[in-house]
Amino acid sequence: MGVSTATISNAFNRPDQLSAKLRERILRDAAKLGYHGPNLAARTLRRGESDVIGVILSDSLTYSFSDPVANQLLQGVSDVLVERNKHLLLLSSHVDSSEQRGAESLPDGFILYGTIDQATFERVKRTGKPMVLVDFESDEVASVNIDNEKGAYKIASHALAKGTHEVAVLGLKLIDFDRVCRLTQADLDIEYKEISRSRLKGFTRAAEENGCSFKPDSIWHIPINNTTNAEIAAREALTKIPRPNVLLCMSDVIALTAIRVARELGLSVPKDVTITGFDGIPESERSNPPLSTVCQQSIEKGKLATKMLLDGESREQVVLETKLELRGSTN
Amino acid sequence: MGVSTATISNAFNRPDQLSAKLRERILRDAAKLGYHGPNLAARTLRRGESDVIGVILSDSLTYSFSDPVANQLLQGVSDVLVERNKHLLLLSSHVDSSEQRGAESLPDGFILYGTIDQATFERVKRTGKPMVLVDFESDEVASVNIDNEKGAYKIASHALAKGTHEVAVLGLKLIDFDRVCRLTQADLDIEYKEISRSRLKGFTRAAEENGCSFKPDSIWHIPINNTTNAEIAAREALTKIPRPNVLLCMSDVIALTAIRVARELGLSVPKDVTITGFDGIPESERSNPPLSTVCQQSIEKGKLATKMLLDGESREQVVLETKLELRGSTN
DNA sequence: TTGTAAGCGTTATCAA
DNA sequence: TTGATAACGCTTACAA
Repeated sequence: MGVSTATISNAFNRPDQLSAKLRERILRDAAKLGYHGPNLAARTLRRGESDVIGVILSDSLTYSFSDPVANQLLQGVSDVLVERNKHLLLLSSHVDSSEQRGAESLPDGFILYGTIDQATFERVKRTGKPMVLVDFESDEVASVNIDNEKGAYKIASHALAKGTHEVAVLGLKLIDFDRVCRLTQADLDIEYKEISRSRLKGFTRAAEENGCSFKPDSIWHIPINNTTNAEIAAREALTKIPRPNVLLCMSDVIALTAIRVARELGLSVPKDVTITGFDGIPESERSNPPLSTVCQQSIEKGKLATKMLLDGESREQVVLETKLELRGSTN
Repeated sequence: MGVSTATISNAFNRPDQLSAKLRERILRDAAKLGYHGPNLAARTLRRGESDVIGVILSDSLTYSFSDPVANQLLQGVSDVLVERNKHLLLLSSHVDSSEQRGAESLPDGFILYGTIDQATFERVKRTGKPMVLVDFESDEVASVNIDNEKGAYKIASHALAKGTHEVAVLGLKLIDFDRVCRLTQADLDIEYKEISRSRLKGFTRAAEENGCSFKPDSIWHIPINNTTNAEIAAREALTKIPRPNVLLCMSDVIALTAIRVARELGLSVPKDVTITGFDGIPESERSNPPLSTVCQQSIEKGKLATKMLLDGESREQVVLETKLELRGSTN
């Protein structure tokens, strides 16, 4: 009552600009009037800063919430955001772009996770706001990645170290097709920009070095990283003749499903078939037998990407080390 | 070029207000100029509507992303939001309230999930915006809940149906204490407003009806629904003398951990010990043995709450049916 | 069919 | 230490 809007603004944002007594009175009166402090929309409009960070997921939101790897990333992201008093707006590149545009104007910066389609990527880039890519790369844009080829090579080398092997690969997003299927040589000749292709390279190199290379028809394409799809592929692979005794999987979800299917088929892991994963999700430690896998520290990835974004290191391209976690599903 | 701001606004929002030709020209020129469509902050300020829905989680964001039940709820929520072209702002009631205030001014409505602290609840209520509670109730506010007492009663009745039993309960958030511990009678005399108390009532009633009631020192309190805490409690319970042959768990995460601990201790499930869960998370189907549990359809809960919010049914208090899923961990 | 102008709630600047 | 004022970018009556 009887103070200007400017003074009220100062009461909320710059305590040093007015007497403690007046500030207190204003805050008390505001509470009484049911005023909840500055309106974010107006404040953003005026300041050009919203304190909101947008995370753009390459998959649909609904799917992402069901994916343990995405969840770990988001854990890391939100950890840092909360610490820095920023808010989290979740977006998906799957959404109709005209609707998305509006939402993309709000955040102060973006984290883009996964293989983002060109249109979305360009659109976000044109906002001119800082951004950090995760599991995705582009010149001149900051990013956090792992060395997928190397990680895949390491675990495959371990699995194929001794003896002769019949190898099958349960691959994730290897081609642009929405059903589970095996590959052909033609599929592999088409370039496809997914990290899974790097993982395949690592598997292939390890196999060649160990004298047990595999043909395209021993490689399964799984379009979505969920149990349903993994189960179809695992069942096909494990009933194939000759039956593979090494199953190289491109995700832990796939590998855990494969372990279960193997048990259902009466196969012993790792005696009859060795199974490897990729990701290092929490569940991989707890399966029976526990899963040998490549840990990619998704939580750390989320934290690091968020820190890079907030600290304005918008040029660095970080490649994180993976860690081999050898457990009961191999050997 | 040579058109007014109003016409541009119409080009984006009301195609029928101008000629198709002009509209097209405007859109094309806008793209060329790097204009990305209406700014959300400004639009919100003017329209009083942001198309953003806030989900306020009772636990920290970081924890919520690791919790399968919360993830299922968020799946349901985002499913409907995407369908209706709304955006998702994730908030936590754990955050410093002065920071939260600003963010809470943006959304058009709220979904509050879990046992929200009084201060946050009152603050959100005072915004006057529509809200729907999930797993939480309050007079005059729309909510979606399940009948926890009944669900717990049903599964406990099944587990305790035949024979005599030594029962232990692995409970979730039964008292206000941040470590795993057993309860005392005094603990139970203090009122505590968590849904877990209803589940305990259901367990107790079923036990009494089957002549195998249990004492407070057979009830474990687990403060956070994660594997680490569950493992501590499960180990204590399964090594207690006399050893329980029925373990009633208040979440699937706890029960799945208990199954694993039982195996590590050389106990056979369900022969040596019967174990029941609560929630119906996807993993419960895939454990070995599969878990008998109470399905609460979290995805549906999320969908329903979101629809109620968006359709303005801000009065209804819905109680959803739970479904008993009897699998290999009992009988 | 198109343009003009007011106002949404803030905050930064400047003057009192 | 406080107050007046303009501007942030948009939408919507209303006027042309």
